[in-house]
Amino acid sequence: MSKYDCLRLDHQLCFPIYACSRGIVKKYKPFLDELDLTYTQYIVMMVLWEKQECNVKELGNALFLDSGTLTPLLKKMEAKGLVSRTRSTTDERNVIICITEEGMKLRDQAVTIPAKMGGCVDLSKDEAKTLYKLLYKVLANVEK
Amino acid sequence: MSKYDCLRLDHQLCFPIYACSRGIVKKYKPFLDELDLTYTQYIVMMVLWEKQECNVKELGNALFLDSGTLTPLLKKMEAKGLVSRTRSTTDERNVIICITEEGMKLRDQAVTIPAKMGGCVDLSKDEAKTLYKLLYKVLANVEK
DNA sequence: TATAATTAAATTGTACACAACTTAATTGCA
DNA sequence: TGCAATTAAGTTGTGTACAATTTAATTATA
Repeated sequence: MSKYDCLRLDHQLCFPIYACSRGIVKKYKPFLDELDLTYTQYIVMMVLWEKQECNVKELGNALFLDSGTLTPLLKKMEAKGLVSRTRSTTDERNVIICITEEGMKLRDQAVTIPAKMGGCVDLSKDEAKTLYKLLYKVLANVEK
Repeated sequence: MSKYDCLRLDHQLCFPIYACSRGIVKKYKPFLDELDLTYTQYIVMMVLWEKQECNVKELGNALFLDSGTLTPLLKKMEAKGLVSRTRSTTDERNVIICITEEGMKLRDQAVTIPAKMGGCVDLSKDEAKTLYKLLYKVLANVEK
């Protein structure tokens, strides 16, 4: 029992979150490689598969990412033919990201990924639900 | 209810882990800025405050990081006077990272950080313990 | 005991993240 | 209405991450 115990790695909550995050993203890699997507590109696609279009700001709000990350990412995705980027005519500050047909097609390939990943993470339904709730609680506290 | 529901962002476990990780690291920033440490440098220091010295491989095992990340990081920390880097004489493949007196001194400043961060994350003792256990369970599954 | 296999770091190249700043468009208010 | 404040993207610079490869040292074995 030392006054430095609070600085032990195994007394942190942040460290396993950080390590899990990287570990899980690494597990996604082989599955996402088949779609030629990175993890960040994949979560952008998730938003667009649902909404078909939204501006950079909305995308950033959904993913907790800013334009410094999204702008270069979206340019790459545009180059790959997954999305289009168009200035809004009603408010020229906004850039509207629109999923292409090509991008929409990827959805059918992606649909098998969550089950494969579920196998990697390997928690019971109850454990997954508990973890989910706690993470969103932390996220709410941290993002406010 | 669509067959694409599994691709919704709010049906993922990975996304809140990823978002939490980035959100928490961002919360650390003002505290770590006072010590002139990044988050990754901070967790390296955590290992060294405990062990005083270890090689790059051991550090990587503890933090789930490889030499591609650690080598440049450790060179920066050496330049700041926090650690020394020495080839082992018994096995010249190993580089031994040793915390300096300067680095050891930082521990007294760092000791207040965990409590401050606890306030940000703001979970009950039970919630924190549950979250901790589930994260290490996921981590074990993901890293094997 | 030479050499093949393994191991530990380092290097190279790519892809985020994000702070801080810039630019251009829109809003709000004196 | 005109200008200050705000807002949305984009840009710049720094710092991780990590895959893939290279280099050098050690170990194992034919």
